[in-house]
Amino acid sequence: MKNLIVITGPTASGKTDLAIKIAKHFNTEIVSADSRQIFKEMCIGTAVPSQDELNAVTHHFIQNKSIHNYYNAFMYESEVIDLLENNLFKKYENVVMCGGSMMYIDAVCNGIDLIPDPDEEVRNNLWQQFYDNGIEPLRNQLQKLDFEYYNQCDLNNHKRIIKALEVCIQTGKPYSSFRTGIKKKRSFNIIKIGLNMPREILHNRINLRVDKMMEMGLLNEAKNLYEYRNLNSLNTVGYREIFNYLDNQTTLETAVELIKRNTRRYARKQISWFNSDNQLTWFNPEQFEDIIQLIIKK
RNA sequence: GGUACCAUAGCUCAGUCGGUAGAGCAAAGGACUGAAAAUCCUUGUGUCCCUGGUUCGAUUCCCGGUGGUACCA
Repeated sequence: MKNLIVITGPTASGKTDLAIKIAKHFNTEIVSADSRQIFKEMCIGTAVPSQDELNAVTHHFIQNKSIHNYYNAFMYESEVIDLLENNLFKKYENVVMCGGSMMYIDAVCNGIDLIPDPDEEVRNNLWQQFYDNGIEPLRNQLQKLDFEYYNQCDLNNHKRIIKALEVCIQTGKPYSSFRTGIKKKRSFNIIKIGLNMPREILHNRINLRVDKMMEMGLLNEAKNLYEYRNLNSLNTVGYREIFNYLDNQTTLETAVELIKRNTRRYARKQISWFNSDNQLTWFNPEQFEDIIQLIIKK
């Protein structure tokens, strides 16, 4: 049985580095699971691996999509499974997956249900209703169109409500009828490795990395993307704070502080997600040998 | 050295006409099946600077101390 070695953990926990070491050890390739490094227009702010790192091991799904095209976790799942089954696992016993995008990893490990891609007009219409009249009318609509989902979803979360309505309106069927919750069986083993460290150390690493991004020219990168700031892919920590600065809403210094804070919060959210995954084994990034042992034993 | 003001949550501060206290930020915890680095929810016990006094009772009033800030010398 082939192995997919998943290296995950909060941002700035040393995943890139460790994944390369492990991929070299097993003489294999890396599949990135990062919903922002996947975009070719973004680089500094998403902390893509350096050119040296990319040369050291073949990486997939790094900077191979455009921010201008719609992309989601289901599309990622399909493409990754295709790549693994029809290519990488034909060549290698082990393949490394590396990234912190919780839902992307989940999509590959467990699969997600098939529902139609969104219709732009339906989606825009619903968002306009939200901006004009708030969340309450949308809730009421959902209650009528999908009572089951209405009863289980977070009624404060407008994004979830809009998503559900979008599917209901587009397909004429309740959103909940698509949500089977069935976990797909994969043709390979999955070994999940989580990287973490004491919170204070992680925070220091995050703060340092943000400073380094600024030195590398994040401000300029964001300036060049400013005209696309309303795209979802640019609703990203590190960019939106700079956009606020460019809009004269904050000073640059404040923007940098906010990037640090929001990155810390993102890390906390990631940890919270990973904590509920009992297939995951936690390590410190220095425990390379222990990690190799765990992989070999499985 | 003198005078004035300040000392309360990690930070900035509010408040208690004397009955042991609360906002913002930071932080922490959580949810999560298609835009997920998104979106949403929850969480405030802290020697109220220290010693003494008045009082049934002091973080609150008074004396002194310590630290800080400002002004005057």
